[in-house]
Amino acid sequence: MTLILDPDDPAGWREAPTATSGSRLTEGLNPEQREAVEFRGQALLIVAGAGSGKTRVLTHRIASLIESREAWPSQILAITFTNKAAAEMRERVEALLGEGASGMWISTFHSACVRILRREAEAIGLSSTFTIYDSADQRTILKRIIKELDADTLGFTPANAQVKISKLKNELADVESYARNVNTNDPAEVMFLEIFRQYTRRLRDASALDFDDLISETVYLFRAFPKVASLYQRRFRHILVDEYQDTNHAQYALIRELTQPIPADRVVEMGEHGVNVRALTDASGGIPGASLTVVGDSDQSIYAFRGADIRNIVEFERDFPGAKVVLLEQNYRSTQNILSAANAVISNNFDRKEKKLWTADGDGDKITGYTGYTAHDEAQFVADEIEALHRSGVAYRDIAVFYRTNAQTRALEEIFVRSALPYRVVGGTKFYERAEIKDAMAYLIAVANPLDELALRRILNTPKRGIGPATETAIASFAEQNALTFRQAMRAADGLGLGPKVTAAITGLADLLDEAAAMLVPNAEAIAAGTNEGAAKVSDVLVFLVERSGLIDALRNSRDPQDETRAENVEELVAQTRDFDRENPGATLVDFLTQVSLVAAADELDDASGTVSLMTLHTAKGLEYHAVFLTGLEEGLLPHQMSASEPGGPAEERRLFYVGITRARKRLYLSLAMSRAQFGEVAVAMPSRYLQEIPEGLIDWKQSPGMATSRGGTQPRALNARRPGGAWGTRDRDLERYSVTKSAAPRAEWANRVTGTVRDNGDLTLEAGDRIRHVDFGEGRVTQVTGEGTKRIAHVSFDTAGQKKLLIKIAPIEKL
DNA sequence: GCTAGTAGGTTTTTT
DNA sequence: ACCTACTAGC
Repeated sequence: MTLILDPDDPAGWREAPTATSGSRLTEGLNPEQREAVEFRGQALLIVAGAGSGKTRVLTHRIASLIESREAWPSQILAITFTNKAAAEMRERVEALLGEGASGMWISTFHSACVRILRREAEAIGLSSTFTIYDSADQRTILKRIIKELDADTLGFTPANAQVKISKLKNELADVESYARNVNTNDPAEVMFLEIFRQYTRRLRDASALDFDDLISETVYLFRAFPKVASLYQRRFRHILVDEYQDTNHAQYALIRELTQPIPADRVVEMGEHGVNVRALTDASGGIPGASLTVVGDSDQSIYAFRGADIRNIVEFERDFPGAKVVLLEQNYRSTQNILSAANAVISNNFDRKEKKLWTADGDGDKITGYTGYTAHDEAQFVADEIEALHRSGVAYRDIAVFYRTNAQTRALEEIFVRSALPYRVVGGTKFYERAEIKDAMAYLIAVANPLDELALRRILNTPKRGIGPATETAIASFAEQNALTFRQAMRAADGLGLGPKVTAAITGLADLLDEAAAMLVPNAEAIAAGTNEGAAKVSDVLVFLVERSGLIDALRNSRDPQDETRAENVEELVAQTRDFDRENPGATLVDFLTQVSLVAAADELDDASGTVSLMTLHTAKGLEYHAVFLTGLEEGLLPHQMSASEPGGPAEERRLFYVGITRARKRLYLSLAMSRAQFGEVAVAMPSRYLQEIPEGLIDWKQSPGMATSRGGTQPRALNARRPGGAWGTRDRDLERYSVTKSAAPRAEWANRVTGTVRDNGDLTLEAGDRIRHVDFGEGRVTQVTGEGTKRIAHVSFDTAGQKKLLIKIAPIEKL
């Protein structure tokens, strides 16, 4: 067990606190913001509407605590949602204080927990070099377990087992507590218990933790070892948590543990062990709990699927008696038109505290709306508008395009490439998910954590060494029979009775890994001093591994043309480790692996890049742009089909829309398509129900849903017209109840009401050879007809407009 | 043990 | 439409 040596212990501070007023730090703040910066007490909840300057408040609050000498930097723990937000917050605090801001912990929940767990690993029987398993790793393991247990017969899949395990861990349930509550008469529950048990055992045997473990194991650590907890309780006197509405139960419990007071008897004991406690004790001799500041907005809670519990913020005042609540409603980001749209949309969620964003900066431009015929048409609109914005002086990096699902990037990317628009997909980065990168990483992991059987099995026959599944199983059972680890069994491959070639391949790999591990040992003085001096750099070890293992040569010499790209990717990974070594002198291999494991999508954002950013609505949280495009605003996409069956689903989808709207500073564009391809099939899409919640006067439709379909069809379908029993013609049984009751009475005075009719060509039949006329594309000849029923598509070669695919049922066409 | 071809599933969001 | 994972044949 390690004691934390705190170089910045306040007891060593001798000068009297200077009475510099905080005026510099509260200057230019509104009264509520100022109150949030200046409040001193155990608990503070800042209810911060979108764009209300909460980061400013948080950074000024931290700076004010430090400047007034109420706290040392090392006594601050600030939790943010992404590493990028953490880096930004650190920068801003440093800008306020100059030097003297170092020693603060500003990080994500996961990074902070890894830091604690690596330090205290021994206490809970874990190697300090434990591996962090991502969801692909989890699935690989669950797949093996389910296969071995034949659990698929009871409906278990790696995916659903993973979701279930994650949910349990977020609720701080472990195998034992689950076992106590299991219904032994239900074979599925009994089977799941076994899956959960084996999964837990395998991770433990490999000295690995999954994402959820990082939080829950830290909580267990603190609960099982109160003395360890007290070290952190003593250290962190001021804890600040951003995006509190998206914390789950485990994260809540972690915060509770960290803010517990330390009883007097333990303080005495800590003092005897050399921990400096004098300056911190209260009248009773104990150390009071740390002060807690949380910032959140329940209207922006969008991570319920990941266990985020909105109650954490709603019930904050109950959980922390005497808590002060500050409400920030003035918005400094967006125009009033954008805010009015956001307010109107979110007010349709019941069961929320009324909150209205406002700005003193004026109405601004209207929101621009557009309805495309297809996703490509929509994408073309986005591309054209971006070009127009760019011509008017808006930089590409100030423009973002949001969507609900990652699959929607395809059409956007195709058009952007064609339009030569510089763009970047944020979070779509599958770099570390590529097989060849995972292979190379597995070599590094196997070196850092020899217990990691998953990594070893991955590289066992990569590149091909003639070690097949049979041999792999032989090594595994040899290990089990002799109580060896997989790695030890590999070293002892001579005793397996395998062929000489295979045996040499196995021991050769084991030797290679041992040699790489030896490169990473620091020199003797460095070990004594706790530094990493003398250890090989990460990039050197990686180069050694990919060259000596033959991985890179196998790719370079392959006949498969794709392997050339794969080799380049591995070289790119090497380049990344070089960057890492340069930027983090003295950092270890484990540091590199941790950093790679914990990158968030938004971390990839490069503010200096001259590109348009494409990302999901989830990734967009916390960001802001001059111009924002919200695309795919269709039923089934937003709200997403899958959300309909979940309680609270449509309300959360509305919050997602709200988050998207409030990212825009000056210009907001809302777009959708009338038809969208899914699984290669084209389907008719309906406008999102949320669109009609925006008041009429706020949107300027360049092409409204009505216009896009009002080309002489026969079936009326105004944007907000109701057909009996169906809102917008969608599955009303899936709608939220209140939404259905609301829509029972059509509101003719409503907004963006667009009179018009849906184009419906009825049972118009076309076949190859037919001549047709299209409203936009003119005359052409049908070359081919594909699809069935309402999804029949005519492939048309137009005389002037070229090749097009048209949905026969709704396309504005007529047969000649 | 390796490779090529096919069948089947897939798209909700992520630390 | 695409990607993965299994199977048949070498």
